[in-house]
Amino acid sequence: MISIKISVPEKIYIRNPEDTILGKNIIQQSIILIEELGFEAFTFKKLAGAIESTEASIYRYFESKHHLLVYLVSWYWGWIDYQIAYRTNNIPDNKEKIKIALKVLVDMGKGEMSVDYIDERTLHKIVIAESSKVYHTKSVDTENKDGFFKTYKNLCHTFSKLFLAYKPDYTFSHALASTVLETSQQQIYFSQHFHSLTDVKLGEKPSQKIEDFLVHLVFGLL
Amino acid sequence: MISIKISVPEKIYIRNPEDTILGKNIIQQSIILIEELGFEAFTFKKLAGAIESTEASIYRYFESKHHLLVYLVSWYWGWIDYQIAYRTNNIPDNKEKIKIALKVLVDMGKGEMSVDYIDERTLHKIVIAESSKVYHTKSVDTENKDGFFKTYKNLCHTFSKLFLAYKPDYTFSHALASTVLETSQQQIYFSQHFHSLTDVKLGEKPSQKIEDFLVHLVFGLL
DNA sequence: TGTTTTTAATAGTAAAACTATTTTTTTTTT
DNA sequence: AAAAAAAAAATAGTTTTACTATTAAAAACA
Repeated sequence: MISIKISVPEKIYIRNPEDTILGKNIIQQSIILIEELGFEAFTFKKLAGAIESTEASIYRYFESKHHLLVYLVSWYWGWIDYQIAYRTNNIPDNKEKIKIALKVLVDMGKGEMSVDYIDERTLHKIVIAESSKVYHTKSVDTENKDGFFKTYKNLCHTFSKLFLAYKPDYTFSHALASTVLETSQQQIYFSQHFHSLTDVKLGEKPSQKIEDFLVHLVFGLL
Repeated sequence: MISIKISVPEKIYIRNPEDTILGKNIIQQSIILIEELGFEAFTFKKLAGAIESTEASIYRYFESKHHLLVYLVSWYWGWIDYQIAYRTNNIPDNKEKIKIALKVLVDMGKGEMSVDYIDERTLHKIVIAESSKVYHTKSVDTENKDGFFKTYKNLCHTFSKLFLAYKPDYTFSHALASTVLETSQQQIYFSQHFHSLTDVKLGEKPSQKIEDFLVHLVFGLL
């Protein structure tokens, strides 16, 4: 059995949750609870109740629930980046590589689970619904300096490189990469809540339509 | 002197802040305070202090600070929609119309103020930094039914129509419209906080580069 | 002018966010 | 294996935020 370890920037946590059973419980249950309650209604007290521990114990791992969310989302982007590297490996065609990468973004909600105590499907839902809160704070710049958004920026760089490999002289590779990342989440969210803001027709499979739009977006511009 | 009134969906507020001096004070000062403190640190208590009133009085206008943010952002989208209608009026060329609309999105942070008690420039900053929080909640669907996001959806529809006027058989007009709206905000935010996620070079004017990217995005796809 | 209605302030409560301190458990040393 | 040291987790708080029931003041109306 192989065990994949996604590394998350150190300053995000006080104590690495991967190192202890309690830590892993915190991660596992927080994913379930945040998805269930939404980030605003989620509290360390409720989480403590769910894992039969205490609020104060959770605070020894994460400074605040915001830091915990940053951890989860960072882990997710690291995971996506790894998935793209894995699935595009040995594919010679650059266009095909990009298509695979886009598919990973949209389809993560369906994949089989791979890391024992992390439910990637539920985590995907959290990312769709809550991830923008990770960097929309007054402390962005400090947190950015501390490397809080490193895995997201890495993933953006991965896309940027894929675009440049396909079309070396493209001038907007970074802007397109970040746009693709954000648009993929956003269109999934919109298809679930604001039907009129997407072009997913009744009866159509949203994920397929969104993938089509992303392909159209990327290859229409490159 | 002309007075423009942007109408905001009724269910957002308990009492229309436009109707009283206290209400207008709430709006005016909340814009300043939210921009200054960020939405998380902003409280009705602090706002009450700033306008020399009380928390309870503010609660007679808005059910929660979330509702107040929804009000501000809704007003902003209504205002942008009006600005686009105004500035594209009598322009015969459809391509030119779209370009004007995109310019409005990016340049709102610079315009002169027009509504006495609302500072549009500061409000623009709030929209860039906080607007995604408006619909990323567990209550999206209920609030959507109550019309909370009407002005945003209207604006999206405005763009969609502009795209279809330019290219009647385009299949992704709604998805492109929502993508353009979100991307414009997102790229402004990224240019301010995550330089590496955009292609704004050192010394370049961010707003011009972002406008260029949006034009490239729209006309590369249409 | 007196009555009704609206508006705002007082004075709270409940829950969330966070922390100092103690207790328990684990690890290390002898 | 027992004692000492270190680390982890629980107890029991405090402070702040979000929100509300009730009262007082002001405005509108008959």
